[in-house]
Amino acid sequence: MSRNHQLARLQLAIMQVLWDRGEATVAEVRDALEDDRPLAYTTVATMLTKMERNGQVAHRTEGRVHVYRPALHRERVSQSMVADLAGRLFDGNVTEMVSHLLDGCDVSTEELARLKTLIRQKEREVKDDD
Amino acid sequence: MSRNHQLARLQLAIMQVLWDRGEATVAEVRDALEDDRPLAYTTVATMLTKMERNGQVAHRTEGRVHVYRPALHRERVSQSMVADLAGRLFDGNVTEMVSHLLDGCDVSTEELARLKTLIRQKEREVKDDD
DNA sequence: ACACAAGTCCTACTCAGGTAGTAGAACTCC
DNA sequence: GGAGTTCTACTACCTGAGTAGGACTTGTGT
Repeated sequence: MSRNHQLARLQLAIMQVLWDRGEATVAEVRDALEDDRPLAYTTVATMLTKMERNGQVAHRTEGRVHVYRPALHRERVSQSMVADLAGRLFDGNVTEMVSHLLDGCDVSTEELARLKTLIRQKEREVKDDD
Repeated sequence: MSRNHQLARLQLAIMQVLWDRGEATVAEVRDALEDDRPLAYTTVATMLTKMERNGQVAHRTEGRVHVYRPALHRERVSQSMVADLAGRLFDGNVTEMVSHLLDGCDVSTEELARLKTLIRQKEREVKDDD
């Protein structure tokens, strides 16, 4: 039961690349991270090795190249990281969290509309559970 | 401008105590953290010293005792941590983030109602800005 | 006056993330 | 087949969080 997945900054950035592409070589990951800040090839390679040891990614060997793929579900990681932060920051109070989220970024009218839809949908789900 | 405050786990836990109480001694912080997991007195003291060096807390001396107080605004920290995670996890897409938030925890009907109110309020604010 | 509990200070260590150099294998291309 | 390139493997180092032990200090109660 791998409940609580927390990823550090670089680890998450790397995972995002892998999730987006399905799989990628060291060079590809490095290129994709380029715009953030340039990292040495070996830095990315080392990180991937460590992440494999942690069970966060896996690889297959194609020729002499390692092709890495994510070993965690994006959804699960997102969820547990969000929930974890909500727990630590607002004692799990979702409303508080959303409130800060809306204050922190600028939200468009459309986004608000989408949020309302989301909540209506959630209300229906809750009702079904009863 | 004090923009990006990221706090590690224990640091945040300590800050929460200070925010809740306004100020606290080492012993008080330690006691408040008790239910999490027991920490040595010196552990908390060391952490507070380090945090003071980082500008996260400050202290005054009362007799022989250090009384610590937060040096960061709760709101600002919350906001920047939430925004940071939203950025890293969902590329800043607030709706995505809220969606995961709602999926991750169980949300009560009341909480959903409060969320709707919050969004309506936000809509009004946006309208006023035009 | 003095012991002592409570406090700070100093020090040290572990662990993980992050960063990168170097060596050597293997492929590419002329 | 040798020069240069690309890749992995191994090693090393720094930093910051987290953890705590031990030495020293001091206010307080008897």
